[in-house]
Amino acid sequence: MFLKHIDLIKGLYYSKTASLNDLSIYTGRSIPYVTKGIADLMKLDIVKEVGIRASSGGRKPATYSLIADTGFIISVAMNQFLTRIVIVNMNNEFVGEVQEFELKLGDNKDAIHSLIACIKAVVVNSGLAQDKFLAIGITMPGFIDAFLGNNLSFLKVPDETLVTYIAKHAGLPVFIENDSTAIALAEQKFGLPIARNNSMIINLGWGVGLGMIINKEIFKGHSGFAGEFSHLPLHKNGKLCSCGKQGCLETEASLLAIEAKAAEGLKQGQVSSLLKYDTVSADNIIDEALKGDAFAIKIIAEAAYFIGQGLAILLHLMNPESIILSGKGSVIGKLWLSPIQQAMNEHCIPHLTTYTQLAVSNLGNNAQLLGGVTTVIENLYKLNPQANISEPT
Amino acid sequence: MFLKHIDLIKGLYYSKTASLNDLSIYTGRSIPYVTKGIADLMKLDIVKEVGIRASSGGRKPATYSLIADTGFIISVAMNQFLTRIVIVNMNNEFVGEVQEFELKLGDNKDAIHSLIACIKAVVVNSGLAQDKFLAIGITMPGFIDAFLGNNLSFLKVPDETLVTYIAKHAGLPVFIENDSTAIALAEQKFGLPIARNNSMIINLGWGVGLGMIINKEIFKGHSGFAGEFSHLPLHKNGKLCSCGKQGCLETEASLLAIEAKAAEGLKQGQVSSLLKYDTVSADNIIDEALKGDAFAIKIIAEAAYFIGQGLAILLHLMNPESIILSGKGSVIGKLWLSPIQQAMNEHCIPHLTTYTQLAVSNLGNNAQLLGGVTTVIENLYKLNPQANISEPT
DNA sequence: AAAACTTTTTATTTTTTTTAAAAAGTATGA
DNA sequence: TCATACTTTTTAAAAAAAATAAAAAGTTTT
Repeated sequence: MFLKHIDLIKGLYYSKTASLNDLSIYTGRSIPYVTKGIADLMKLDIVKEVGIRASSGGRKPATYSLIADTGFIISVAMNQFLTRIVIVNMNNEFVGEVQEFELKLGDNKDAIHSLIACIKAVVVNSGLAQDKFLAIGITMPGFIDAFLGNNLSFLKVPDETLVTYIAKHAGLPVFIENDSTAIALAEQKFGLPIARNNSMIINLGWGVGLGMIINKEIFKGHSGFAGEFSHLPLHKNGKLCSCGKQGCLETEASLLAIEAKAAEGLKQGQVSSLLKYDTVSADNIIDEALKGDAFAIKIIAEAAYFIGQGLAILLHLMNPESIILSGKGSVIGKLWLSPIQQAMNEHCIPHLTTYTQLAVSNLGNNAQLLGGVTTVIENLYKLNPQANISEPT
Repeated sequence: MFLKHIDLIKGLYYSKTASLNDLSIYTGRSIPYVTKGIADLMKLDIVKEVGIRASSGGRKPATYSLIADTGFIISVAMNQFLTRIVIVNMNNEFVGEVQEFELKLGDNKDAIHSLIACIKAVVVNSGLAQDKFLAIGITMPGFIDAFLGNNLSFLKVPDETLVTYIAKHAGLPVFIENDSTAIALAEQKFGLPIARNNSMIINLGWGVGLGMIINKEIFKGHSGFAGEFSHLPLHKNGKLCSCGKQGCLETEASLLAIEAKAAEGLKQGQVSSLLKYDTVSADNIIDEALKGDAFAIKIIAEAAYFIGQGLAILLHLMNPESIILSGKGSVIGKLWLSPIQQAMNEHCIPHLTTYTQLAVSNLGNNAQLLGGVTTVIENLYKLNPQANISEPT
């Protein structure tokens, strides 16, 4: 019964506050239908009226919101080295601080148990009753089968799916999604308006991920592998990539490639404030670049130029409304922006670039966490089979 | 009233013969709704019952078809040098022969009037009454604004759109579409089943066109320029392309590039049956390659390899169900197939190629003509504003 | 050859949308 | 300033479409 009229709940969640008319447009259903649905949800104390909104002429509409503490979602954003967890309420507000846990994904047999322990700790420390939590949304790198709930690259468990395993131990429903896909979802729902319809979302991180929004929907391809931007065969540098091929974009443009280039440059006697570190990490390079170190800026710009070259190809094929730079690397967005734009201009048919906007995300480092929440919201209809739902087609 | 229940007419047109159940699935509407609609159309003598179909167990369904001579569509397929026109009935059968007219598109002020004269001649020679024709579907190269009905590259007319101009002179409604997009439409509706949902349709011709089918729909991008496969910046050969950039795929892989390479090779003393021609045309090369000439086969294979390299990129990004080789060049499909497959295997992450089928179209040289018909069928709802229609969303 | 199972068609009920009307505002101008 | 014209939102009544149930017409199994 909590899950009656999922589409209305989704609409309210993403817009925070909406009128009956807004919801009718969002859901594509008639005003009377929406009116009845909201009345039901108000009786159930899931939705409340929050006041009257200004109008451009005409009767002022009543507006509605979800009641914040009806339910909570746990979002778990993992990368190769760090796992971040936060609790989010029904108004999409973080409840308490984002908790960070060092957790190595690769080559770590204990990763799955560490992860479960982290989640349990967050639940217990929150002081909230277990039945107040709706579900857990986990976002992480790797080839992910979101439908079955498995990650083909990391956190393998025997005899059952990753999702059922974690759900069993945490006592809550679990949904997983690829990190780049999750970031694209977050950008679509909470990011810039130009990211809503046809947008390419770049996840600048240890690799270069891509999430595609085509005709207002995430596009994953026929078998779920679309958006392999990182492994576009663009270079003839002979460098071996983790995928087994040579010359992938990743070998020149990822944070890993940047680390390698920095080490090489310093060995060859480059003057740089990076010399003060024993071993140079990507975070060091980012820090020093932000402080203005010329060498750090130069190698970041180089990588950005290669990303721009890849984006030129994307532009020719997809003609998107926008390209959004998001993910971990978006914090240095301004450093990437101009070399990327430069490369795009050089390698594109002129009028293509004029129709596509290149922008840095406004979600900062929270995109992946918001993507985990979005993953749960999008799967809400799976939580209660008796719910009054129209499954997505 | 002829145009009542457009969606049912479309379903019958594309499937030729269908049961009520088939149509219910095709239109996404309920059986009672479809039942009533078909009854209406039968009263109007647009649809007839054509018999009972076998069943795998259970009552045998009645099947229905459009009545072939209720209406006719004129399909006009243009390329740079040749215009082909055919009349098609409501059972998607060609009425009479395909008529060919030499008509240069580029640098020809008189092209528009020649085109209108050709269309008029076909109408008159058919002996059919003018009011039996539904519309004209014109497919041609260039940047086409199908919504406004203009071609930004060819056949410009002052003060009005191309579509209204031709419609005025021919006395029939006109719809235009880009040739590669039209071919993609034809492959989706009449081609191999694997081309229906997520497919990349390559138009091998004077350029290398691409039509994308994503989630069962033609995808044209945010401003209609998606699918610029021909101008992917993949080569560092310094060759200037018609688009103004250097190193586009087209400079190595189009029929024009093949012509140039053949001339160059012959000048350098290559032994080949091509030597018997004064000037070597693409058609000559295709002919001799089909007859087994080693040199002709070699330069075609070279171009094919470059196309395969481009397709590898497409595969990484789109992960389609299939790639279909169509258009003029598909008649030598088998010659392209293996070098293209080879290049794809070399440049793709292994498991990507295993999920995508590469195939040659089964529509031969008719794809573009069928695409013109499809363009009309898809725009049928625009013909009669009073019709009982639900416009596509 | 009857029973069990499928698939299609018809009839009935329920749901949802469409249309129309009413309510609640804003802007305008005599 | 206050009636008039115009908007937008909300409520009510009518019409359309879908979902459900039942019947009809077959096929397959035992």
